[in-house]
Amino acid sequence: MNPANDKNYRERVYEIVRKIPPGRVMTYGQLAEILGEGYTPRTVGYVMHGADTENVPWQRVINSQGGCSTAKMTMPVNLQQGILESEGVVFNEKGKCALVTYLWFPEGYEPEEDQQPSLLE
DNA sequence: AACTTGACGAGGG
DNA sequence: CCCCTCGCCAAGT
Repeated sequence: MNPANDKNYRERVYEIVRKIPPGRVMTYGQLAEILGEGYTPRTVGYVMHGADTENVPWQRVINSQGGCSTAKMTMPVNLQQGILESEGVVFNEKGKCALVTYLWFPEGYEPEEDQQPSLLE
């Protein structure tokens, strides 16, 4: 697909993000992998930056380390982390949450037993 | 058309 | 654990 003129390029990302349940998260890389060709973690981040905060639970997309990449932008208080915490996600003192606990996989993309994220806490 | 900039991520030191 | 490099690709200059 030709990303350049495809308005749905962004919509394809939001479509999945809207399905993430409260209190659960997905990573940029995870979304890129599911979307496939033309998408990379970086472009997914770019798309999320322009997300309609009213209709997309943008706060549920974090980086592969379990932290919020918006930390520097919302200084001194990280808005994203705050919202996630209000949804029940617990972050440690370094601003990381346990992906093993909160990572969410869309139907049909559940990980294999042996490749579960082995991260944090 | 060339160059730069990211809400990224894997790999190496 | 921290820091750096490099690949990635849409957008803006």
